[in-house]
Amino acid sequence: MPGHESAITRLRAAGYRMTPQRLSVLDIVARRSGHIGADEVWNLAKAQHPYVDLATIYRTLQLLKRLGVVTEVVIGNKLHFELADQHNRHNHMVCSECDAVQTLSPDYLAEFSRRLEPHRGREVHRRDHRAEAQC
Amino acid sequence: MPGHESAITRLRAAGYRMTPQRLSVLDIVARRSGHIGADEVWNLAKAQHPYVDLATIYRTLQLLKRLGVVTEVVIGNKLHFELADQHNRHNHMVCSECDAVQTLSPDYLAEFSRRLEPHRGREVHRRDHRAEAQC
DNA sequence: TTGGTTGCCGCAAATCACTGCAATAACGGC
DNA sequence: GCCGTTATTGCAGTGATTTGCGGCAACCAA
Repeated sequence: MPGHESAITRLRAAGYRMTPQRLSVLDIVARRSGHIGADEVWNLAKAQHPYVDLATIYRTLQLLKRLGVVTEVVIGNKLHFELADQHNRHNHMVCSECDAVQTLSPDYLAEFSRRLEPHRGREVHRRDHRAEAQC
Repeated sequence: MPGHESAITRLRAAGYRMTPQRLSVLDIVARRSGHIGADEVWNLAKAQHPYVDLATIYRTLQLLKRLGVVTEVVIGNKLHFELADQHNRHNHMVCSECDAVQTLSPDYLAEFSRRLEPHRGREVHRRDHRAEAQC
């Protein structure tokens, strides 16, 4: 429930309209403590608003991502989303076989990284550091 | 052309069979100095071998990725691949609007990272550090 | 409150990546 | 060089996500 107001304000400030569909998606993602898949958001949204289209869910999630309200997490070949929380930043570790997800605190990640140096190329077969920016 | 032999050796050593389709894909990716999309690999492969299926291209690229022969690069919502070159490691910067790609040397990335600290949340709106491992 | 503008939604279709299955062909053994 | 085993291919889907478009409705101004 908390966090809605600021997100709604941000949307309107950016010139976007507030619609029941968007409120639903925002509410669903905010209530969920962890990440949630687009399909699951859709199912929950339909309970509140029977004729929501899946495309609307995707568009809304992308919009919320652009506005920095939610964060996108790639799990296997599916997109998941969670409320962007500046006070509780973390990373995810995803199993490349079964897509199991583990949440990592930033501290843990640093420690993890140090410990894995000797094992490079063994269990850990990929580490990525990506930076994205607008031209 | 270089790099083929070692890759072929690696494939056979791992118990995989060498087929004309796989040779084509390997050859195409190796000849290309930068990254190349799956669809483009397919078009070039068809020129050499008219009845290659796109599914084969995808499977071969995934296989080569698993074996560490090629590297996967996500550009926009498409996958690109390039020859994995241990001697020339680099990262990519992708424009989130137009998908333009810029290659970054590791040194440049470190420098870039330092310089951008003050601008967090401005032009740069996402930085990711991912670690993937098997359970 | 009402009317006009324009952004948003639902629908349908496209795109990209992946998978199951039966037919085919690569490769080691003879 | 031929044969049998079995990995690999082509084909025909399926799943996830995105996009084009026409109608609808949120919102601002009066």
